[in-house]
Formats: sequence, structure tokens, C-alpha cells
Amino acid sequence: MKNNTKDNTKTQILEAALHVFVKSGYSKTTMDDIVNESGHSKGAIYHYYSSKKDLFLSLIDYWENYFFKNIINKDLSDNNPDALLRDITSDVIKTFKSSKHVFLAELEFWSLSNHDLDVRKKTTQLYAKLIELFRSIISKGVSNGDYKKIDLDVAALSVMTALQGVIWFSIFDKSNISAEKYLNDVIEFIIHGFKK
Amino acid sequence: MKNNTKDNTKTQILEAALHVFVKSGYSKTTMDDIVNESGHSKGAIYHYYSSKKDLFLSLIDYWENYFFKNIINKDLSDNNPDALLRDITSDVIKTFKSSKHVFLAELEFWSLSNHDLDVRKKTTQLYAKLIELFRSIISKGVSNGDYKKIDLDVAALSVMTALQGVIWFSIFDKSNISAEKYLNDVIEFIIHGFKK
DNA sequence: TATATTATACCGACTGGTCGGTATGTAAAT
DNA sequence: ATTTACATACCGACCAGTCGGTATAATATA
Repeated sequence: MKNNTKDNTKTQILEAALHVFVKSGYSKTTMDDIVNESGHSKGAIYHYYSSKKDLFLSLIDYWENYFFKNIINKDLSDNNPDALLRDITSDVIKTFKSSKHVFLAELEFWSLSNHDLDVRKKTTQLYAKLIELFRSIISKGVSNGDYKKIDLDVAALSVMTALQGVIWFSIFDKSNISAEKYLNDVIEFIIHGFKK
Repeated sequence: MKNNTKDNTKTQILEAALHVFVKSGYSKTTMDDIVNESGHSKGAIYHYYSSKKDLFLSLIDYWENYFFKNIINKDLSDNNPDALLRDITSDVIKTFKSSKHVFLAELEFWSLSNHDLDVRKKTTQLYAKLIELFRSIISKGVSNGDYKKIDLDVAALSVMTALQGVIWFSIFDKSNISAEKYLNDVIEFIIHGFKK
């Protein structure tokens, strides 16, 4: 229970920070915004996080756990690469429909990555994991003869970058229909391109 | 000559602003940064632009002129849609190789679009033009029988969003080789997907 | 042509509010 | 009794925007 309360406070602060950072952007959100949103005092926040930036960096980990718990587990359960890619795509679609802030948070990571080395480092590591996941999926397709002998790195990058298109929709076209069609189309195009 | 000086000053301010906004982000750049970068005084800047935000909004127009002058002219000269799409893609590749700040500026537009309505409006209009361009190209392909009877809006969005992948590379993988391969691959996948 | 008048372009010291961070608490848990 | 988990009051660096001014060019007038 002790540990629970502690985790609870930390999580509440993170959730609040996620919310306001997405809403107003890193620079324009004030620590007082996070105080108000979280219901915890400034003292509490600085008790757990040493600085605004430290809090933001922790958010990247938090985001990673949230986002990957859906996706990363599938890897071993199925070894049909087409199905896996489609499955992940439909996860992205589902997340887009239910919680666009996930991708708007990612946009914030991108933006800060461009201006801050520590953020870029952490975000780069995050993408390295995602790319590795796609790599291993595509690799299966190559070794079981479904796919051409394509460059695995580029192929993995292609899948990932194409899926990242969802960020554009999160900002500029929040209607579910276009994003869904885009994602379904683009993954089919890519799968087809991989095929022998 | 008078007019020239005037334009010159305005342009120098815009160039300086573009540079520092990309480098440090909108919120973190100070007007004094722009003063230093441009060599013009604060008074000069506020003589031409009513506020920091006004300056930023003007930058979007400036960017649009810069980016579109390469691309928009091609529309009428060639009516082979495949070639046009490949041509635009190679323009993007060329720009990526020579001046990534073009796409990093776009990232800044995305980021602010998420937090500011005026910026989003202006950026949305910009994308509307791009999408219209792709629409008209693809439409030609459909009417001349090269392409399937696809949904033009979704198809145009797909092309645009896929090309926007270049932003990811501008931030996280500045090596020219991956971005080039990605762009070439993805446009071929898409073209192939459009074909009958 | 020479002079007066006005408009435009530009300068930079200054200010008032903002905000990340800190110092100093207190109450609960161990 | 000491450490942990918070709360509150406060500090001071920072910065967008202001404002009183100057220099230069354009226009009107004599």
C-alpha cells in the first residue's frame, strides 16, 4: 500500500504531465500547470523529479511502456509476417481512434528531439526497439520465402516511417476514416512490395 | 532600390527567424536571438512584424513559396503521373540531402499547429494545396487508365503522408542513404498499388 | 533650387509579468 | 528519532513587447 501510494503519485504526476505537455507543448506548459492538473504540489513533483526536463524524459519511458505493451508481446505468438504487420497496423488504428494523444505525445518527442540531445538519445533508443521489432518480423518473411531478399534495415524503416504517418492525421485530420484508409492501404502496398 | 532594401531587411529577418526557430524551437528562441542572427534591431523586427507569432506565421508563407516553387510548376508540363510522382519524390530527396532544415521547419509547423489554432489553420491550408496537387496527378492516372478507380482523396493523402516520412529521417537518421531508399521504395510501392 | 514638412525605417534601454527552481516547513511512516 | 512524502512561500533570471527617440528619404511649398 505504501509502495502503491508512492507509485500512484508518481503516475498521477506523469499522467498530468503527459496531458498538459501534449496540450500546450513542453516549453509553454508551466510546472504550475502540472500542479493543477495532477492535484499534487510543486514539492511533490520536485520530490520525484529533479527538473522539468527530467520529468519529460521519464515521460518517454512511460509512453514506451504504454505503447509497447500492446505490440511487443505479439512477436513470438505468431510467425506469419503478413498477419503480424497487419495486426500491428490495426493496433495503431485502434489507438488512433481511441487516444490520439498517444501520437501527439510522440510529436512532442520529435520536436524536443530536434532541440535537445538527451531527448533525442532517449527517443532514438525507443525507435531502435521498434525498428528491431519490424526487422525481426520481416526477417521471418524473408527466411520462410514469402518475401524477397530485401534490405532488412531499409524495409524495417519503411514500415515504421509509413506508420508514423498517423502523426500527421493526429494533427491535421482527426477524422478516423482517412487515417484508417491510409494505414490499411500503405501497409498493403508495403507488404505487396516485399512479396516475391 | 528603396524597395529593395526594405525587402532585404524583411527577408533577412525571416531567414534569421527560420534559422533560430529550427535550431531552438519557437518557444525557446528569444527575439534577441533573432536580433543577433539577423543583425537587425528589435525595433526593426517589430517595425515589420507585430509579434513573435506574427513573424512565425509569416514564416509559413515564406516556407511555402520556397518549397513550392520547385514542385508546383511541374504540374502542367508533364502528364505522365508515374513520372510526376517520381519526380516530386526525387525533389524531396534532393532537398533532404541539401537542406534538412526545410523539413525541420515543417516539424516546427506541426508542433505549433498542435498548440495554436492560427498556425494550424495556415498549415492546413498549405497541406490542402499539396494534397490538391497530388490529387490532380493521380486523377490523370485514373482517367488515362493507368490507375485503378481509387479514392482520389485517400490516394492523395497517402502519397503526401508517405513523403512526410522524410521528417522522421531529418530528426533521427540524417544519413542520406536510408531516407533516399525509403522514399524511393515507398513511392514505388504506392505507384504499384495504384496500378491496374 | 532650396527649404520645410512629413513619413518611413530603424534603434536599444527599459519594464512588468512569468516561471523554473529552492528553502523551509510539517505530518506520517518506519 | 530519523527518513520519506509531501505542502507553501518565495526568489530572481529571463524575455516579449513598449516607447521615446534618431536618421534618412519622399513630398510639398516658396
